[in-house]
Amino acid sequence: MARSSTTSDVFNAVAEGRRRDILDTLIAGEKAVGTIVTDLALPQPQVSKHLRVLSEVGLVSSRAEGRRRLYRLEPTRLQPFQEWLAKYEQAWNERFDRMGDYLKELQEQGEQQ
Amino acid sequence: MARSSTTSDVFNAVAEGRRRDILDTLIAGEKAVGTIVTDLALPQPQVSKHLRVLSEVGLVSSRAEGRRRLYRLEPTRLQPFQEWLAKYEQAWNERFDRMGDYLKELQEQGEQQ
DNA sequence: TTGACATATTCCAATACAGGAATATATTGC
DNA sequence: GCAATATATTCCTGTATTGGAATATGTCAA
Repeated sequence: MARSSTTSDVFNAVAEGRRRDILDTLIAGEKAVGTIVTDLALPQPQVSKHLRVLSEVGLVSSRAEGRRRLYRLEPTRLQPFQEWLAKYEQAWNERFDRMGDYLKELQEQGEQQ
Repeated sequence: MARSSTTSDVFNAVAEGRRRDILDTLIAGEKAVGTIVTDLALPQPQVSKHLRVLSEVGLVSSRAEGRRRLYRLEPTRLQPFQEWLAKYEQAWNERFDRMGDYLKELQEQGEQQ
């Protein structure tokens, strides 16, 4: 069995570098597919396929404007990431706290001598 | 061509649910492989293989203690995530700002009537 | 309607991955 | 050295996924 479907998982959707590139370029604002294609210098079908995956996990939304299709970032869907990372910030901070304690110990030892 | 190697990319390493489970269980602190195996009820070889991937991207480190091997979280390696997400917080906030502006507009219109 | 433009989908091939089972590599105690 | 414990690696299989090329769908303009 391989990795679980990319369609249902925000983490998998973002794991692909090209998809992150697409999301990154959408930070600037709504863009048509063709604009993304030229900005990132990728083949159009690839961009459409990546947009499909991103769309299925809700990281982007689209609206039609004539024959163009404008895609927009949906940053609220990054919340699973935020939440997941938040759990680690604590461990991260404790790490620095311990380092601080250690430095303080060293300092106190130095003062005693 | 398939997905780019999971070994070299923190995003790919974390895309796998089981690996996130392992990281999660290591928040509590250093653990031996066997402890992870019983805690998560996973086959030992799978745990070892996932730990290898996590180790190769630096998300965990290990030290030998007798015949056991203790794995520890390296939360600083989550920095690429933090940084990547930070770019989107701006877009996120602007979104809420616009929503705030819109609500304010509605409110002002209501006051005029 | 026909042609041009914009985007999406389908088909194909190559590859990488997760999971399972079996096995290999320490390390300890007798 | 030998058994037992702890962990890592290898081999295998099924499957998901990406990229490429070709094609389909949709939309506008003349």
